[in-house]
Amino acid sequence: MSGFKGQATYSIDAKGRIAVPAKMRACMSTDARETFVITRGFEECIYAYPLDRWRDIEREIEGLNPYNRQDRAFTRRFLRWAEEVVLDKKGRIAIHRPLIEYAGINQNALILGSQRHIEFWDPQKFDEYLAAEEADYETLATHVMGG
Amino acid sequence: MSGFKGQATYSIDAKGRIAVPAKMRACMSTDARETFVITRGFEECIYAYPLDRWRDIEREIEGLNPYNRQDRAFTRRFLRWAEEVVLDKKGRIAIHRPLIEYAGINQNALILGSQRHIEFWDPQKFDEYLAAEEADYETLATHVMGG
DNA sequence: ATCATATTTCCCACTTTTGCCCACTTTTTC
DNA sequence: GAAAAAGTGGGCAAAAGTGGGAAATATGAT
Repeated sequence: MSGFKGQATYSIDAKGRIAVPAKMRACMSTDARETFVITRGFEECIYAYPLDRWRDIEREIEGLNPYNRQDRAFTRRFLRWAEEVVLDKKGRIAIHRPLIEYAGINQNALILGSQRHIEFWDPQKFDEYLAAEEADYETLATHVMGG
Repeated sequence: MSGFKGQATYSIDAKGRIAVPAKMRACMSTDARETFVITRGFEECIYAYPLDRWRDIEREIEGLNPYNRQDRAFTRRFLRWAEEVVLDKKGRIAIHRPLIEYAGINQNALILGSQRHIEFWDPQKFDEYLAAEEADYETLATHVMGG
């Protein structure tokens, strides 16, 4: 089974439901195909992990020391936004308001396959992100290569 | 069965009752789903352990050295405030005044799933806690999770 | 001991949210 | 071009969350 890839632009309905593209669902192991864990991603988007992948991440969290202050802080920040969601019969997940608002999504979402997880973006925000990255790249290139 | 995660903001009523979010109740083993042990947590919040998790904690405490001053202090602090509470028919627990006052909660509580236990916070206090943590999330993530 | 006050416990009622199901349109596949 | 699958939207029942009343139990003062 290969990683997630490709993109799609789907609509989010009034109940916060959005379909997981069939081609991405096909990438998941059959026994973990029902459930995702969604959470805040880096750069103002939503990450969705298939349940088996999430278990790997959880195992890393379990390795932390609950009596260590920094470990506690990370655990709290990390788990706070995570939420299990089950696909409905049409292959959709329901995303709660706080996450949708975090990602700034309304009406439509850009869905990206990104190897081990799927990302949901506001299309405009993603464009801006790309533009910003591009600018950074040029600055970097000038600095490093320009002399 | 996976660990606790996610968050919710629920109200505490005049009787000190607060609901345990259904999604968190669903994470518990069916036979331990009735009873929690609540106690003071780190950073001025309330910890709630499902009964089976609490037994693990007890085993850890039994492993401490009663001739070590710090171990004694920890044991006293931990056990002093610990209390068994049973869920009512609507999935709520009643928290006693001293604990509620320790956490500074009134009206609303922020409920966090944190792997092996659930935490109850005063929402404002939690914000202040996050703000007070020196490192930002990305730094923390890199540091704790090893890049 | 008795009464008054305060908790606690066990109900029930109400509102909001969620979960489940069905119907329709569009796209893909053969 | 027909059939199947994918994507979209909405209705309805069940569950979750909130609040409060009355009986039972405890607490404390007279």
